Amino acid sequence: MLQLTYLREKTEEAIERLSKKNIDARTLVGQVLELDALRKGCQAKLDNQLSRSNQIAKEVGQMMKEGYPEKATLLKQESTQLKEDIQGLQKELTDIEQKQTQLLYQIPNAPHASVPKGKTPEENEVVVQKGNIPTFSFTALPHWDLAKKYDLIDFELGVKITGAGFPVYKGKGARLQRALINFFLDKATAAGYVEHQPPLMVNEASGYGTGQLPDKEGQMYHATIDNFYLIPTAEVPLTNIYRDVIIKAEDLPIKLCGYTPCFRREAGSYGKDVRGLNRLHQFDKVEIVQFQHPDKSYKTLEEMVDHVASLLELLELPYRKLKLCGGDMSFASALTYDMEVFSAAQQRWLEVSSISNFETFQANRMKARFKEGSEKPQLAHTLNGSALALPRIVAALLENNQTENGIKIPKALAEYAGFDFIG
RNA sequence: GGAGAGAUGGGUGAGUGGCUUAAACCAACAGUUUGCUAAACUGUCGUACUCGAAAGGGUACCGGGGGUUCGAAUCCCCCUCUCUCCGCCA
Repeated sequence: MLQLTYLREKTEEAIERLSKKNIDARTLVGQVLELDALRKGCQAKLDNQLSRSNQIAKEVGQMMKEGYPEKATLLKQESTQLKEDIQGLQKELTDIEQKQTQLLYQIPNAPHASVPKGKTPEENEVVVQKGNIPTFSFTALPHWDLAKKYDLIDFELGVKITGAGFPVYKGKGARLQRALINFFLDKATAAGYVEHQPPLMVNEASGYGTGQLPDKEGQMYHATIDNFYLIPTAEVPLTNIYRDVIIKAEDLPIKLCGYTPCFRREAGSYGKDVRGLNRLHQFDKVEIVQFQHPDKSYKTLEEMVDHVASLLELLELPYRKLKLCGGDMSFASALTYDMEVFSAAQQRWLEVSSISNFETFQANRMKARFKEGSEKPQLAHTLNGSALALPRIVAALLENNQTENGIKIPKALAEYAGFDFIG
């Protein structure tokens, strides 16, 4: 959530920035600030009463010791009276705070100044496009046909065991998955990200920390008996490592990476986009996460994007880099780049990575802070990105590199896979 | 799953109703001393909200929530988590 001090001190700027997400935040922000004024007044009153109450308690102790029990009785009466006021004020205060938090939860992150205006994905800005889009002298097959033809992925078997969206990878298909995971992790590690294997289930507090809860509860699988959620991305457990932590400024940036399966219910998204590997309930992903000083976070975002681009180039996939417009950005993001690869048989661009700077939006919920020397702790900026999500990469690799009698594996990946051709 | 013990500041750990403004030690930071290092000594050493130009105040926080009391780290209730032993098990 946005910082209260920011809304208080730069109200107009905040409203202006939020307008890029096509929302009129004026009323909401106004209500928050109104409640803030109420809160202050209420707290001041309460603090005074508590102060008096503490004072009485001390005096009573003094009198008992010195042997004036009848004076003490008078004070006790005053204190008992005070207590009623205090309880009332306390209730009032928590009410105000709850209302305020509820409102703050409804306000999305304010887009960065460079975010293009727009409402639909069509209005995203194509920053660069690289690589050659392959053409074929034969009829190119979509990846689900290729997967079947070369016995790499069995979608129907997944349906039998679990349900739609849970494919079974077999033989060279499974090996390819393992190769990609190792390839991505090695590259991330070489770029300075420390590899982690986090839990695949998280508790409620972690869900709130990165913002999946309360809004996107329906998107996560929920193990109700223990109240754990299956992670929709490694971002959740990795970022929450620094929940309630004050980082030493000299330790910034903190760079983390991790491979995990990701679980998404994808409730309500059915249609032609979901064919094959395009949209799954379980998929593999390597995620990169950084905690950075606010002054450096946008430079860091570019570095992360460049890292992802370098992976796509090594995989020899045609890709483009998009800067998302305000309307297509996620609730929590201040600036997002999407990376898309072209899948030659489907003739579509597929999103394989989303890299975002959340500024202090997540850090504020999580209380992820850093401290320089003896200065006051301040909220860190958090960033994360996929580097990369596997299924659509596999789809593009299969489709783009197909020949009439097999699939070529790019050199960088062949080293990991142990084969350079699937026939 | 059964039985028991616990949860205190960055760490160890004292504290069974008011001398607690949470001791002491360690770590960290600054300084003194020193040819340098070490040691010693002195000082600083939590977070949030709030009042104040500042100096400096006020309030809350001892796992979380509730209760008893004029007053709770301390007593009572509930919850969560951790540890030990037993059982089960990859």
